[in-house]
Amino acid sequence: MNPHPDLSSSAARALSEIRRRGAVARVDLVGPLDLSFATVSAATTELMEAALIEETPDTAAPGRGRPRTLLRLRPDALHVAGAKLNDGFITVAVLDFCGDVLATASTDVPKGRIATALLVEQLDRTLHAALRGTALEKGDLAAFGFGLPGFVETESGLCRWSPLLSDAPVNVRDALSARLSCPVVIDNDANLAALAELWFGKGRHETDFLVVTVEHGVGLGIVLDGALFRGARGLGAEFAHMKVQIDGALCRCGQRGCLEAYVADYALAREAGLAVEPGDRDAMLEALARQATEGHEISASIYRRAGRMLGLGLANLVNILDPPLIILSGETIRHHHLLAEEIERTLRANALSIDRPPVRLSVHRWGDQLWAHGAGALALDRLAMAAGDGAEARQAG
Amino acid sequence: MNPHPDLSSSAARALSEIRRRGAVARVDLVGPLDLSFATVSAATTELMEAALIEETPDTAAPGRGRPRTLLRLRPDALHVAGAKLNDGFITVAVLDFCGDVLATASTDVPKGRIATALLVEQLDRTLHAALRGTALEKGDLAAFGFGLPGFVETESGLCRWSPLLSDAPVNVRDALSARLSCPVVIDNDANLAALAELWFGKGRHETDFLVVTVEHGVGLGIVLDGALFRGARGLGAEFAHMKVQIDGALCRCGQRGCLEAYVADYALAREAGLAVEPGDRDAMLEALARQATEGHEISASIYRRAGRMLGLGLANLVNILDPPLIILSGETIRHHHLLAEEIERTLRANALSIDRPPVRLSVHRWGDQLWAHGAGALALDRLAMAAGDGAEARQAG
DNA sequence: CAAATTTAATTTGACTATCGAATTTACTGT
DNA sequence: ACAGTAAATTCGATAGTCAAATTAAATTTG
Repeated sequence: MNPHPDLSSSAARALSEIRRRGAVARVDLVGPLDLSFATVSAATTELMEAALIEETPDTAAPGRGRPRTLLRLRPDALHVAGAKLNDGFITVAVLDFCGDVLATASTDVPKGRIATALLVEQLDRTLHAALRGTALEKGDLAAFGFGLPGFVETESGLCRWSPLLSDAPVNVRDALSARLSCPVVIDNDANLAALAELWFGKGRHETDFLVVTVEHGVGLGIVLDGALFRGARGLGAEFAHMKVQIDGALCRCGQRGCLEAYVADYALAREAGLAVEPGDRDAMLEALARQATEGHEISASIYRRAGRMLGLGLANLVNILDPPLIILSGETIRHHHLLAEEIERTLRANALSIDRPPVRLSVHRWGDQLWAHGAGALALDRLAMAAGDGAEARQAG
Repeated sequence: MNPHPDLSSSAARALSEIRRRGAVARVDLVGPLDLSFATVSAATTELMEAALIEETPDTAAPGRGRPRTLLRLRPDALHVAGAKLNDGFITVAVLDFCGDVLATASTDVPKGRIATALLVEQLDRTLHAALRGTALEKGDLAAFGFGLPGFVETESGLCRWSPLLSDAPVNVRDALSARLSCPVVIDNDANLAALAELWFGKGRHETDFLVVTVEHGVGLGIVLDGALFRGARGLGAEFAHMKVQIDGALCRCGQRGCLEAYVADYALAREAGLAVEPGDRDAMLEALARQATEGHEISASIYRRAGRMLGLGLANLVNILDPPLIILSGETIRHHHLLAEEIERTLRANALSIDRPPVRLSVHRWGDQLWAHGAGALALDRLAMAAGDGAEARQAG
């Protein structure tokens, strides 16, 4: 039943290099993996025998000598699913081994905090719905990745706190794993976004970058040396509560001056009352966005301040972590270019760059289903790591 | 001439574990290194043959069975020296393999920025002075570690900028290496402090912590997973320029609101004019410190604000990196408990701690010569890494 | 006090991952 | 056809590792 019959560590590394590059000849793996040709040959043979990759002829104009045969992932080598919990709904995606989305499904859940039991119930249901669009059954899934906002310990599977769960701390991974009867990985939703960028997005050819998501809250995923960085004690970076103003605006965490208290939906809504007609929160936010886009000065200034605070927070991150690239994504970013502009301006003004190229800033607009895509990446990532660890464990034992 | 005849990677790991633990039996290395007894035996034999360690009988009350023989470092296995550049003087220390200081020496240099040529000249001279107190000659040194404030790239040996160098960017390492004819490692001075804590200080039994130094400026060293973290692009963390106040006080870097602009000597001096009798800068700072200690409210408030800003910066670090321990050290910390108290208060108020033990804060008072001690640790660290790399390179080549 | 017991450390034999060098394979160009 | 060239595999050697057997040095027990 084990989808990855234990791979040797070089085979695992070769696999992830093939994934990153799409289609690549064996020769071209020698350099990046820093292995001898002999070892690359052994590793790729292992991957072929495990039916994880397949050969494909080189389409490039042939030169002299034996033409290279390219290697690529076999899409149907295995399948995973991923999901993300949002405020009010759940999105599920089913992915093949290449990371292509085969099907998605979405289900509404009550807004605000829900119980883990209900979450598990609804996730199972939504997964079934998604699977109906494919030739797969639940038993065909090699792993399931799940992302949610809050403080999540991937290692233990524990969610210590989430704005969308009523009964945290709770071991969401074990609860899900029991229901779906397949391996489950959970993570903070910003980490999903980072992983999605690393595996399939703009971070594909990078080893160090930050992903900042702006939606109901602010999220940060840190990729260092080609892997997610989860902090010294396994909890993700709590960027949302970086202090950008001493004794500043009140945050829902109870502290003052948190970045989130200037940038999150609820923070914008707090100020929107002075700029738009009163109404319910969502309507006011929508009006605020519309007015800002149309050039209404007060509305625009609300977004500008949010962007300014976010830019300042990013500058602080740049000064500490020194990443060459920052990727901005999420719903709010998508709608409001004003925000992005102000972020960039403030970042440039406040980040040090000494005698070297300044940090690149890249805005990646993407929608909800792609969060689930990221959750799939999380599942694939865990499989890859398991394969690597398996080899090490075998060698060590 | 190579002091560490290439060690296998397990031997290198065993060596650093022996260093950390002081004296340890072979059995007790099995667990921490996660190796079989057979491999530990082979590794320690290798270290014995390289004359890096020696046996010593166990002094503990004997139990049943064969008594364990302890292993410890041989102090005279090799020697290193380290130095730190301060504003106005240079300190050098000569260390044995255990990290014990055999001799130190100090030389005055002109205050402010000096040329690299002069630095090298004076370092060589000071090193000779220190060596006169020992039975060693320059040729007996296996490596030389050097720390200075500023933006330093350890990998390339380049100092991109320093408040104490007039001709940066300049490759200080190569310049020093040519003069001393032994391998040289250079690093940011805060990283030295972190390394000294990791090898010999309060971080000895920790794998993740921050070291914050407060002197003329503010420095930060980050230890993650038992090794110095130098940022994605090899430059240290620029904590001094974290923004703690948007559009805040003017910093000597030209930006506004930098932590340093509230905490560094020059920042305190800027405010001191309103609290003490006018005079030259050092005299004013001394008067300020004295008055604050004696309870003079205005003077105390200047330190309190500095501590508050520093605490806020630390809280931001904690939220991003989630370290279990922060070590505060440096001159200013030593003199002003007011600062330390305010740091702790603000840190506690602004760092998130979710359902887990809060970060520990530890104040480590130490003087100038111990910076040089850290520089020695840097040299030892590089030797250890070189030994490990040597083994890997040999295996890979 | 000799034999049994206990714990520490080494040796042995086997296995795996790796490498460099030699070889095989599959093309192009003349 | 056949030399030339580049890609990929095979081969023999080596280093690092482990489990199991063995040796070593002490204490406890009869």
